[in-house]
Amino acid sequence: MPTPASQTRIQKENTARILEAALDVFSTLGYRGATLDRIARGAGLSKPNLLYYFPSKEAIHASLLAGLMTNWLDPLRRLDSDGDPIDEIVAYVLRKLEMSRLYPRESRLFANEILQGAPRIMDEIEGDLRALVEEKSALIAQWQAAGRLAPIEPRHLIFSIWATTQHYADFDVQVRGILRPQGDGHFDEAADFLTAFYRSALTPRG
Amino acid sequence: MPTPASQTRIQKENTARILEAALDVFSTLGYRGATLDRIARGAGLSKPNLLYYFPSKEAIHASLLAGLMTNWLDPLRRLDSDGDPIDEIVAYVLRKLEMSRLYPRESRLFANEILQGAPRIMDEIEGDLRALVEEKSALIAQWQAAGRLAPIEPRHLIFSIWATTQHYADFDVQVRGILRPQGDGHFDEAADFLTAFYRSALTPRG
DNA sequence: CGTGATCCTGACCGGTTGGTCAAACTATTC
DNA sequence: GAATAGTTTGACCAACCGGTCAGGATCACG
Repeated sequence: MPTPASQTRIQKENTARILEAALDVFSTLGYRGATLDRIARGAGLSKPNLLYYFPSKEAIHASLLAGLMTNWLDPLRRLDSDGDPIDEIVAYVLRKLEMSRLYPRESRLFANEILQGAPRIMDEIEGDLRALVEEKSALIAQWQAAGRLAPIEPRHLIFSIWATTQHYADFDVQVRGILRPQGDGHFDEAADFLTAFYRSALTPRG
Repeated sequence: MPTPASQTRIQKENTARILEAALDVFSTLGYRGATLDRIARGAGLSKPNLLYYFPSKEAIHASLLAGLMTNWLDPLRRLDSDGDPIDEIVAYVLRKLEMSRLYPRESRLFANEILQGAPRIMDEIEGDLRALVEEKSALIAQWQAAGRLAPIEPRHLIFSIWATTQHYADFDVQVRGILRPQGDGHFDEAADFLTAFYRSALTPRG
């Protein structure tokens, strides 16, 4: 892969199509379940042609994960110390839920990776992610010390937000199977539920 | 596989060792990532010998999933209409968390299966599981109608309980990576957090 | 002890997988 | 319209996969 600056038109098109197809395949079959043939077919290319743009299966996977981490942390990064604590956290929850609705494949790719021990992203988890969680946990603790938020362990609160929102992407099949015969309306339901739920849990008691 | 009654000593030992090793491998590598060689090595058997006890890879996997579903639903099944609503739900949360602590591999096996579209357990999901959720949701709605529980969509409440508790098994690596350098103490922390969290969210406001 | 049932193994097989390569084809540039 | 750089392909390969099989080792029991 040449540097972005020197990419030709065809290179831009084809790498994009490959990554798109690879996201489909990796997110539903997992790393080992995915095959180059399937990705190539999905991208409308031959297998050798695919390997002209990426040196290996591993490289495609790594490229997807690298592009993922930045966007994934963004909703938490936007938690604003100047806003109302409960509104801020509820807004964060809804941003995260929206990510599950719009980018379920990315969520599943991430889940697959963590499930298998996060061999390829452990560094990011123990680096950027950990630092961001530490920073925002301190902010939440600050809000709690001021009595503006129920005193609940901040890091586990963040875990619960990840869990509840990503659940609608990662366990989509199960959710649909149980909520059947509804359509996609369950994301709106989930938004209402999570708003009420977190608002109720976080509001301090007199 | 003979029926349990006619199983010899060696059959009992070896099928148990195979299922134990298979659980390890399937839960961390997924169905396609798992290989018979790895399972056989983990069980201390040769590959042909493994296939003497199970007719195929598929059969081992199916056997694991079949044994799983029964236990998996048990904590919810024990939700008691006679108890105090909030105590009952919190107790359910803690039972589920305990499952994540004691049986993380089973949780990951299940998660892997759902992530990949639940091709082999869709029937159970749309059958037993769906029926049980429907039954318990009705109970929760009843409690809410009596004003003993905050009015929060029951089925999504159940989803949130699954999500938050299973998170500590399925995303264990991530949780540890962020909470480092703690040991296993995070399960006790999680129990405290979830108790306070659900108690706060579910208690009706005056 | 013997004998039949159970258990185990090395060698093997067809299919699939990630990846290579030389050669042919196409786009861009002067 | 060459010459060059960039793109695509069919044929191929070694490694690995799930699974088979004939025969040998071991066990349980009369």
